[in-house]
Amino acid sequence: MHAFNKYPNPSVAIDLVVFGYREGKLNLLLLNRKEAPFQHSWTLPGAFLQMEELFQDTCHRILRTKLGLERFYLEQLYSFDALDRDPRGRALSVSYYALINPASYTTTAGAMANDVQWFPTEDLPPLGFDHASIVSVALKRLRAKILYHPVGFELLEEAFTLPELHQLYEAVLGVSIDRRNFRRKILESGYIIATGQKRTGAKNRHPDIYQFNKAITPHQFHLNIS
Amino acid sequence: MHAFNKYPNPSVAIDLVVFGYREGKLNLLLLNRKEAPFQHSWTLPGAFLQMEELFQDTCHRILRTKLGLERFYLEQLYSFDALDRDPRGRALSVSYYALINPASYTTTAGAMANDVQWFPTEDLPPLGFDHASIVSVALKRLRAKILYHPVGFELLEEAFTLPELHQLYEAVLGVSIDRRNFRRKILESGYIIATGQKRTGAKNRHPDIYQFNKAITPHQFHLNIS
DNA sequence: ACAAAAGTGTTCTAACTACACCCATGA
DNA sequence: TCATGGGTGTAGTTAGAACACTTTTGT
Repeated sequence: MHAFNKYPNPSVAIDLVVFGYREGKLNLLLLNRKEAPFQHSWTLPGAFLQMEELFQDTCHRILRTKLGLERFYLEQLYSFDALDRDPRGRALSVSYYALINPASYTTTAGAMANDVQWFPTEDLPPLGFDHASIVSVALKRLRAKILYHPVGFELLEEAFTLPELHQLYEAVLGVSIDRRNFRRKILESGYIIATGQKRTGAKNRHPDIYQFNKAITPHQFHLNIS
Repeated sequence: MHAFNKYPNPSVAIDLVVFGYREGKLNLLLLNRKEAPFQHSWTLPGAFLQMEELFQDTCHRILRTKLGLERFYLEQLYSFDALDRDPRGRALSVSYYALINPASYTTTAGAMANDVQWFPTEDLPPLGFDHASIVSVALKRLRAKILYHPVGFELLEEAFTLPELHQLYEAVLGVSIDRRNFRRKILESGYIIATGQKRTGAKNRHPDIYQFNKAITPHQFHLNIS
């Protein structure tokens, strides 16, 4: 038995589709590349997998460097293998997607580097590499996932109102959802609990504030969209 | 811009979870290793990704070599990255799962090599590497997938009866499903069409023979299991 | 005629859909 | 008091769950 790493192997990039919810829209975090290839183009933040690094370690390294972010929802998306996806040579991409709340870090230390920027998903610039297709897979996955698993909360602050969650779902799915049916469905799932407080400040009725119910045993719920 | 493949990179294995339906049970194709590591242990069939090879090419290479199989349903499963998953050194695994009909090839040329064997999924031997966890992910994926997409047909012959399909679903999902509701649901989906012929030979009523409806536009159907 | 498995229909129940009014707040 | 958006309930419809008898075939 001998080590086999002397044989040439493809490089392995980890690329991150970072979703954030801002101003009522689903946004994507993009990086403006300083070096070739695709210099001055927008791309997904990414890095090469180091020899003794786990995928998730690389993800954390990327987001810590670019955003000072330590905690976020992270899930493996897909692995891409086109031969020409990187002009420098054969490079696979193991892509992940992350859900973060932009508001929770912009004020903290290690804030966003000036080469990264949020873009609404419906108005993205041309992307370098094969990143447009990675984004396309990620959007499809997120839209499928949010119907069955409580991931929407990851995009909001810890305390949120039902109208906020409702608007988030409409923005992510790109459809309108009946307020009353949405409310009933979400509340019946047990995934959120009322805090008894209300969000004040608006000049109209103050909505109730809810929190994600961390104590709940994971289960699927069905949010059927007609 | 320069090639970066001079830096050391992890090896990339492609591992295949090959499902086949035999004797009323969901089976898995396993390979008995001739060399270390895990000599004489059962493992998933796999190979190292070559420098200019697509994932799917590697999958086809593996199944052509081991089974003489050319056509099969194939879908990427997940990528595994544990540092110690291969004792020879850092090796990622990009795993795929395949659905095949065992009956369609055993009689053909290039038949099954003598180091591969079918095992019922509920009675698997200990597996080398981290392959037990790959299998676990694959089973979960198949069970989720079969409820919404017409992949069950990939495991059967081109012509099949509804009782056969019914039994397949019960075997894959490990639950019993009401015959009448199952039949109605499948027929309403439009995914199968009656050929007008009947499967003869049994000493009881001869069931109708159906085929997968290739002309149908892809859509999801819901097979709800209580 | 009998045993064995295939084919078929209906009732009950639960879930989803559609929809309109009242309430709280700040200006 | 008015404008704005938040909170609530119900009737109608659809889909799923549960369930039993008749039909075909070979022996």
